[in-house]
Amino acid sequence: MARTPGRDKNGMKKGTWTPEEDKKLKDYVSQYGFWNWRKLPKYAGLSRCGKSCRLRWMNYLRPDIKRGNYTKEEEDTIVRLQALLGNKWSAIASKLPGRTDNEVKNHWHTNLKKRSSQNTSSASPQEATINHSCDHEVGPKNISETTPNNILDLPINCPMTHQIKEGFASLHLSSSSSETSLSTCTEIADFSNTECEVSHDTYIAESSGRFWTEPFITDNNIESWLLQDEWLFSPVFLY
DNA sequence: AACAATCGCAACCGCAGTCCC
DNA sequence: AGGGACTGCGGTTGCGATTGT
Repeated sequence: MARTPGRDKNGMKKGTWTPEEDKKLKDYVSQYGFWNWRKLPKYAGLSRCGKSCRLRWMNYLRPDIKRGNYTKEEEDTIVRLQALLGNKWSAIASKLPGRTDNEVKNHWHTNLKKRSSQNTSSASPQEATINHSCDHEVGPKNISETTPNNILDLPINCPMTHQIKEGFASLHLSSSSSETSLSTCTEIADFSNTECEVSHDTYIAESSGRFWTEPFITDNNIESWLLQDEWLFSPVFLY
């Protein structure tokens, strides 16, 4: 389970954290917050690198971490989002309050991956297509090649259509920082004909990398809808 | 009971993105 | 503009615990 303690080339301690170290880190962060992970260990009296401190805090010491068994709902959410997003563990974890990306990733590899692959093998051709497309690519490189055409054909007057399109555009943008991709994406996700009016600036802002790290979409109804089976297996995904 | 194989998960590593000077 | 510092992410590893033989 744990790693044997050791020292790296800078003399920083490695391996399993002791209860004393945990207490030091927890006490320090509780009192001062994490203003600079690199400098924090020095002030907290820890002989650890900042990266190790950050990881320990994020994955273990944070007060809002939920530990213990996963519920059926949580597991279903992971499976669905993994099929939808690929191995974007932090994005998936952000949809599971109290769960960390590391924990989600571990749970996937140890439990859900097998289940998912079994489902894939017994799934309908359409479902298999979805899983297959996600197994081999973390994120599409070119939206024009991989964006499901049908998603752009969502009903214009659907209140969610615009934000769903934005979500897709953002997803693709976040996997590429080139201006070419931005222009391509903006071009494809052209909402000028929609009834849901939004300024270009708003669109650009929403298209930043924040999409997957901040609450999915501000409207909770949309988020819950996206997490429903109907969304994953609706016609817009069956391409 | 003893050993081997497998599992579960904390922690590490390297890379990419962002920020700041 | 570009280069260094810092942060965050995803893949991988190491090792104790558990299960099987």
